[in-house]
Amino acid sequence: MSSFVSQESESNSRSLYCRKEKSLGLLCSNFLALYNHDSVQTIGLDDAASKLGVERRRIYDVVNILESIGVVARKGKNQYLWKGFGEIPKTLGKLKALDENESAESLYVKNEGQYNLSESAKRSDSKREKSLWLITQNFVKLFLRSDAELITLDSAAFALLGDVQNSTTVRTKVRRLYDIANVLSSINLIEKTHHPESRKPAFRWLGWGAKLHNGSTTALELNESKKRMFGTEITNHGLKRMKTSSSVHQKLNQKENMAMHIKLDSVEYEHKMEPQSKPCSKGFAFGPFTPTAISSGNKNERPSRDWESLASTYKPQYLNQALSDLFAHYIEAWNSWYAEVARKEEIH
DNA sequence: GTCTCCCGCCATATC
DNA sequence: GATATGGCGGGAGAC
Repeated sequence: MSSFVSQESESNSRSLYCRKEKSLGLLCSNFLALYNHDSVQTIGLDDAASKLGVERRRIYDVVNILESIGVVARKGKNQYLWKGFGEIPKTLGKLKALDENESAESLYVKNEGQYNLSESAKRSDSKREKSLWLITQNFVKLFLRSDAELITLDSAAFALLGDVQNSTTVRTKVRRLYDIANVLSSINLIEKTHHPESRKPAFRWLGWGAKLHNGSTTALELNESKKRMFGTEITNHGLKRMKTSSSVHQKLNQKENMAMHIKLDSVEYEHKMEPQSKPCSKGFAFGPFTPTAISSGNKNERPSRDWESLASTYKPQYLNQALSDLFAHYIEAWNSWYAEVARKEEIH
């Protein structure tokens, strides 16, 4: 015990904080890996926070965004219902229908401008207008309504803000859009790319059930199958940005990185198995946090079987029981999926 | 430099 | 009054 503490403090002064390990998109992936099961009905926020090793505040961000597309629904204090990915097409359909039937940008804008609401109602209304939930829905509506293939976050911010456009407000809105885009990217509803002319970062709508540009599928298929189960890294709890991480933490990340590579490799494998509907996109990234080692095409192909042996010989020894359980789950899912692929290979 | 977006403060809502 | 929720923007890592 004492050696662990000293090891940690010693390492704290050596290793570096890694921002990517704490991203909202990654947290979302882990959240989904944890709860995307038939057996899951309710989600406790405290449970999620402790199992994923993050603060409650971050869980609110993820859950609010997922709620806006129907994946979860608020049940009560601290409790959410798991609705599943099957809800996404329904929600998108509703959003589209709402859009077609009501040209208004948002009911809330209409309320503020035209109706005499109580001050309290106005405050509540204004707050809701700025909520991640509504911003996400409006962001999605931009894609559903627009013919534009690519949307930059700047343009989205301007579109969502309407007349109110001072630099601070735009900056704040863009910050929120980054958060939302990362979560939506992590479930492959959109993908990050660059505008061909301006080279500015932009997002492309992938939709639900569509093929990705690298030939793999969107999260619908990935999540409905066990392939999706391979989680990525667990974000760190209570680790200040300026603080360095512990050696234990470093080791943990190495191990979790492996799990992430297994997951990504499984996507790549699927890519080989299926005929491509579209040519590979050079700029494709598997979510916003693709490791550079992951190829966008067929280069650097790693035999998937290597991962099997790695996974089977690998003995994660997390100090955190929840992480240990989560990793064990990944391994189990991997084995199950690999057996499935092996069967397919035999048939061929 | 600029872009990206984590982090946690603190206002507000709810219990 | 306590606790839950989540908007917000500072500021630091990534590029």
